[in-house]
Amino acid sequence: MEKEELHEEALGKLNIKGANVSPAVIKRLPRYFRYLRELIRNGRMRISSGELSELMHVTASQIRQDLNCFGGFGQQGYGYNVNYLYAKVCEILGVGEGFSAIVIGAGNLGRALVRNPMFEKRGVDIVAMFDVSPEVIGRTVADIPVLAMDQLESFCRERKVDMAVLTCPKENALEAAEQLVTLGIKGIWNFTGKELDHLAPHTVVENVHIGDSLMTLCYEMRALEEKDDQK
Amino acid sequence: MEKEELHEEALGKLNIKGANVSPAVIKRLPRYFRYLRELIRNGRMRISSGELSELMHVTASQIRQDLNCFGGFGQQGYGYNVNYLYAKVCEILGVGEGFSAIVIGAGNLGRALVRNPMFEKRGVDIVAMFDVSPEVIGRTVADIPVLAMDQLESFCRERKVDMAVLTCPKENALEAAEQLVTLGIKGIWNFTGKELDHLAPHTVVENVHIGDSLMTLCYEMRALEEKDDQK
DNA sequence: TAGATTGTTAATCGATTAACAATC
DNA sequence: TAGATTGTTAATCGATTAACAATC
Repeated sequence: MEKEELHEEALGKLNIKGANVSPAVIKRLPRYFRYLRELIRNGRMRISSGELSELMHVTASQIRQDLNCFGGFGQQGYGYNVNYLYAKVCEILGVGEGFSAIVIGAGNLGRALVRNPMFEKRGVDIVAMFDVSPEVIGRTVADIPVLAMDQLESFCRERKVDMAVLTCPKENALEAAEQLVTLGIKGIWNFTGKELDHLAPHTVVENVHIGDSLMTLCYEMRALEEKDDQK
Repeated sequence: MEKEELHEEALGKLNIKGANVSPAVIKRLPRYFRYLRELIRNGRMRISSGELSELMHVTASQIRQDLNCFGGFGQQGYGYNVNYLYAKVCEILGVGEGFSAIVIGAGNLGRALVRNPMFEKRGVDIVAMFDVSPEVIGRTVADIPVLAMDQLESFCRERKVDMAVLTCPKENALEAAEQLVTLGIKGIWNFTGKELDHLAPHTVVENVHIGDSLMTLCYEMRALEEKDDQK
């Protein structure tokens, strides 16, 4: 089939290697992932940048520009094949790379994260949790065993662990992170608030400051109030 | 004191009203809040934009530019008074406005959020949780009572509730949000993944897609891998 | 006063949008 | 073929950085 050929060809184009993709584009990719997943769930087979732009409230130009950073996934006069585009976006984002993860800290946040379907949906496999508290060590959370921090080293040496989700107290974050880097972990999802960037050249750190989002909301609420008061 | 006078004067300048503050600046404000809080904890009294820029890994120019959106909080030749600047940033961000909040959904996420010191630190007071499950209704989480969704309306009519934290299943998000808007809630912190923006002109929505951050990390991990493989 | 550092304007850089030729 | 829609270049817009005069 003609279509298949086009897709076969485009497959080679996937251009992340030297890719000079701007941070702004990268930040938008997960959003494409979500919308495309939804379109598939609704049985949608094809979509144009114009239609998708209405759905996502962005310009069609931006969508075409963004996707073209990674290769020509569409077809003139036709638009985009939803399944194919979704597959491509998954590929770009590393869904299905089979990343494995451990969670450091089995407190409220750690336990809530482990129970969240988010990891499964994105192909990240949580294999263990670690904590120092005897109260939780030996228990399981959503079928994930909670091990002692002492066991971290031997565990990581025996199994391939790609990622660590850091939810321990801020005070212990640096020590834990340094150990993780030594053990060859490639990515740290950092919820501790401790600055860990530039820790090591071969470890990526993604910081989550959930409170920042709460503050942005408070700011907007204030701004709205003030706007309303004025009138 | 001379210093006090300056500050008194500057107080009037706080310029959020008509303020045309760009989204980029607003997104950075919580970060200033965090660093200033830390500086105060360390007993720091004054700081220059140059020093702060080293600490935060941004340019001094950006710091001065950002802060000047809201007024002149510094002093030539001296820098910024840490306590005063912190107070100003708090004021801008609505910390200490005394916002009250309810949490819709007492699942894993809702319970983890309620137990997080984040709300207290930012002056947001959680007054109740709501759920439909008889298993949790009547219980308390971190001293916050879990009420039935049936009670939402009467509760909001009796008490001032400014904000709702939406952690219920995606399917119930729209209905809940519409009810909240009707009850006069001014801000929705939306964890459901359901699009709720443009719901109402007098309600602000802040969306949290925690999974997007996970995907960004996966992307960066892949990108790093590929870079390393190349060499 | 001299030195330091802000507030602010101007220059640069990057990201978004518009436009259109290429092509399915 | 004609219509539709992409890929891509050029124009616009916004955000960041540099520079410096104002001033503490």
